Amino acid sequence: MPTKSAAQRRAEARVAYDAYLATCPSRQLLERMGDKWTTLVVNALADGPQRYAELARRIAGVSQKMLTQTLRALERDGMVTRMVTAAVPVRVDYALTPVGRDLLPVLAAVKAWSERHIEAVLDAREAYDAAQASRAG
Amino acid sequence: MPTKSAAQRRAEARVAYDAYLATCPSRQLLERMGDKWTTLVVNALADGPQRYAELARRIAGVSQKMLTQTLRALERDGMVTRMVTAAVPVRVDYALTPVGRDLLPVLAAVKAWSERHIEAVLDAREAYDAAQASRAG
DNA sequence: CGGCATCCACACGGATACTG
DNA sequence: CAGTATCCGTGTGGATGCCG
Repeated sequence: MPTKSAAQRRAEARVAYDAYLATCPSRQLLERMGDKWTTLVVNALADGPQRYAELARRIAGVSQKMLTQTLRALERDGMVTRMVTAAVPVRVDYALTPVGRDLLPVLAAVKAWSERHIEAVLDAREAYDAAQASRAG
Repeated sequence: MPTKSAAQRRAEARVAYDAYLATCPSRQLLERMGDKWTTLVVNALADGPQRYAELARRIAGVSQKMLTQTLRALERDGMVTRMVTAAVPVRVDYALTPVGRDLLPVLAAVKAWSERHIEAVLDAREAYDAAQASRAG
């Protein structure tokens, strides 16, 4: 077998690309921002430190599982601090680190884009769907 | 039944929040950027119009299904144009629209953050994992 | 109060085969 | 070349119940 199959070549390319993506800094942040709750949590914490229950209330749709999971991930990456106050009942406060706070301008950029183009996007979407419908009809 | 159950209240809150998220412009963009391939495709198209096969090659890890799906979504939102040239074989070129091109500064912001903080993130991650390990051991 | 463990449904996304 | 159609494994994430 002197030559590799197309499938083999593709598989190898994918592995190499995965490795590239795994080490790409931008990718790592994108991966975090990608999940549903990260940006919501960071935004909620922008106003200052907050307790677990406060966050749960402000991000009304989140389940405890996802909120905890998101906070843990952010903590692990050094974007959020977790401060436990021993008491009965326990009190846990979360806050952005300087690194985490630096994420706010990025979110601001996203927000700016959205507000500038949302109307065009909505129009485009409508036009696209209309074209699809007429093709189907 | 004068009062609602906790589960009911939570469910209603979730519905309301979902509705809020559905109409929030930032959220809509975040949703797009969230999926694995959107940003890669936009980045690839930053250099100018490109054919389907070129994109598939540059974004080596992507499957046709995902590439097509991503391009369709971007096209629907008016961020990418799709130009078919009737020939044998067919030729299809994709390009960023002005709206899509406006996404590049946002990606640049992400990139800037990543390059500035990746080291701190990696360190934090290592420290966090070490702490976890010592707790388990 | 602030979790963790478990179960489970569903959507995401990869592999493969086929088409205009 | 540029897709579409299908099958199917896996991860994501919600619901629930228990615990320090």
